[in-house]
Amino acid sequence: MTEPDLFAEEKNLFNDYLAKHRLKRSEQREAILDAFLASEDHLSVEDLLKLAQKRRADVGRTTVYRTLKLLCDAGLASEMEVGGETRFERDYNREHHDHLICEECGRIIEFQSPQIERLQEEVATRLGFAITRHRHQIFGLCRECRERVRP
Amino acid sequence: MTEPDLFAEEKNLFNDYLAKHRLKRSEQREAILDAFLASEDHLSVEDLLKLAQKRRADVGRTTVYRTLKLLCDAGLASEMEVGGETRFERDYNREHHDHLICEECGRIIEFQSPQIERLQEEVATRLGFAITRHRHQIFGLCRECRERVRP
DNA sequence: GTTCCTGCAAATCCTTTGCAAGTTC
DNA sequence: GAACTTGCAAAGGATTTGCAGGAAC
Repeated sequence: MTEPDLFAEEKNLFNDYLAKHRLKRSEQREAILDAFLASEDHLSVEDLLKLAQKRRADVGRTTVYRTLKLLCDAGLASEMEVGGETRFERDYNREHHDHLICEECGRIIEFQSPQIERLQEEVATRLGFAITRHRHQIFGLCRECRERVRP
Repeated sequence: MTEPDLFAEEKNLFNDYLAKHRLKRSEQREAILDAFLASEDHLSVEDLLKLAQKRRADVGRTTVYRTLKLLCDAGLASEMEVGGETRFERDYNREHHDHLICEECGRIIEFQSPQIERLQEEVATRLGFAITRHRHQIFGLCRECRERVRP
């Protein structure tokens, strides 16, 4: 279950973060980070809890919540909210993107559109608004679900 | 506190909705609808509860929740989620729009951009995705807050 | 009179916090 | 050994649900 150090960079970043804030390393934090990095998904706390527990059975939900907060702070994770619950995705060395969300299967597809980003800026400027972040989610049916429903 | 029938159309629509679903009219529902229609804001349940109670002191929170569900269903209201709580705005005879949200004062500004809408469609089409709805929220500082912070 | 509404209190869901025991440095 | 972590259980906020009494049709 231990990855060859594909994620050495991220792990170092986290250790640096801990050191800088006089926080301590722990087996639980390591298990959670490993599980998080190994997944390509947009994970809920519950998802990540289960994944981390495969690595170390005694990881608790509270620690997952707390560790995710650290990961976000350290720039390794970012959170998004979908259907009333928070999900987390990797955010280190990743470009900004937004999401298409399938209402049938729950799949989350990422997209990028520099043009939309630019138009957003224009809208904001016109209204005297200074953007700090945004959230753009498109809901609907993904290709697979469309074909399944109406083949 | 009773409006001249500025909102006769909406009220009729709601009464028709109730009739069609064999539901009953009530003073509470009327007070909630009146309060809702008279406001131009993006109201939280708590906001609307207070406004409705000015019209009829015995309106309860539960009834506000339940009535808002009916209003959404009837096409009179639409909901949006901001900072973990749901807010409601009027949705009858209103054009689609998205929101700029000031992180300083909480103000919500509406915007429309047919160009962004079109680009969204293009993105979705390219990925085989059929859009049913979307949510586009831009966070930052509104003009007033910018000037106040750094005049 | 039947069916629907109402408010309350209890329950639910996701998340945070207090705390005593265990770890890390 | 001082400072930080942990998991549990309790608390928190927003929303929903069960229910007995009250209103509408």
